[in-house]
Amino acid sequence: MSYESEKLAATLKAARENKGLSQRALGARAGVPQSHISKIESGAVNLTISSLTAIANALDLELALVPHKAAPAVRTITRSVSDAPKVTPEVHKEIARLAKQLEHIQSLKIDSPAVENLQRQFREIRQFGNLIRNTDTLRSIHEALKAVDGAGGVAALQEAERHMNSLRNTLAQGVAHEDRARAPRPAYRLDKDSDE
Amino acid sequence: MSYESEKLAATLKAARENKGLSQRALGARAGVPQSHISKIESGAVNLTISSLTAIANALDLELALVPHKAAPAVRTITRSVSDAPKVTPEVHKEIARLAKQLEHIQSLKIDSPAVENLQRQFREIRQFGNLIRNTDTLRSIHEALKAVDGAGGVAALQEAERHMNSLRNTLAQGVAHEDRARAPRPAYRLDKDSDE
DNA sequence: TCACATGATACATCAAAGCAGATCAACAGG
DNA sequence: CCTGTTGATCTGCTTTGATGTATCATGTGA
Repeated sequence: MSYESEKLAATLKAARENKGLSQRALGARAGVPQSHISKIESGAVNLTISSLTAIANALDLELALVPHKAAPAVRTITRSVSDAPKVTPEVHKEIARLAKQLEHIQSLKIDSPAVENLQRQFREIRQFGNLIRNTDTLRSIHEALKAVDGAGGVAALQEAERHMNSLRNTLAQGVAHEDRARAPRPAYRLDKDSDE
Repeated sequence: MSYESEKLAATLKAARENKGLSQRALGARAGVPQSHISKIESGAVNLTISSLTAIANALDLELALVPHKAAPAVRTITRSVSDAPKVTPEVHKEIARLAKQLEHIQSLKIDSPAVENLQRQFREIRQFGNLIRNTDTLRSIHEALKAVDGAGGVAALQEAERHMNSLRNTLAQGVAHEDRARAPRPAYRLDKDSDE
């Protein structure tokens, strides 16, 4: 509707896609029907803050009221945090395949903590999926997961876990690198005319 | 209702009182009935974004969705901007008297640009009312305004304007001082563990 | 004492948000 | 070709936000 809420809708949609979540997945997390999320993202509704915070939280976002004077600085910070390169379509596709495979594995009701671990690591990998450059590692993980389904059993499960863990660590290291490269070079000033 | 919205209500109320606005005054600015603002501040409703942005704008606040990761830094900035000393009750009272007197003068329909100027300057003074330490200057302005009502006429109007302008400049200088004292000494970092 | 502004509340009305469930076309994969 | 997932859209229904108006107790100033 208004300019503000259009920007809000765009922000939410971007954040969702950035996390590789479908509207249904987000809806499940936030406790909101998919149809509603669709309407929200198309700017067809004025949400209530309860809806907004629910969805925002599911997207690792936080609602804030910032003084007009501080708004530029806040924008700068937010941008610098979220200005990561986008997930490439290829990577996105591979991750989707992994998700499906994982879902399948979970449906097997294998009684092993490894299954949970896989899920958790997968979520973390997804978080930083934008750091992944080529899909080889993802493919090898996929192979490992398929082995679980076949003759592998629990042993293959742990093998897959190792693959996952390796990738996760690599990514985490990448993030740490980024932080080190960015943090010490300052900084954000309060001057009213620093931005916009 | 929820914790989040309670904090929101508190924020809005604090911001309003900080600006020395009554619920009715704020309502007029934001185009929202006083009764509704009361309900909002007591946390009895789940506002919609449109209401929230309307009120927030009237309070010089801006709605922002910040990544969880950046939230601490944002909080720090917001705090440092709005952590001005509170308006003392005495000053608040004097400002209220001035507001009333000004309203009265405006009702006289005197055809002079000085009236508008007074209004504008008064708004500015109110903005930085928290910088005012004693009420003497305010009282003298009040005297000048009463003179307008009495035998003074337009001449007294300009006299009042001079008083206003003087105070306004003093306050502006104070703000400039604050800026100079605060800005060059940096700064806000992005480290995740900088705060909270 | 009287007048006035404050914030809280009550009430009726209207519009719209929210939920639930279903359907649909488009697209990708097996 | 069949299947599953995606996002958009529709329907029905309930809840509730928002407005308008009015009242009330309280505190404060004239």
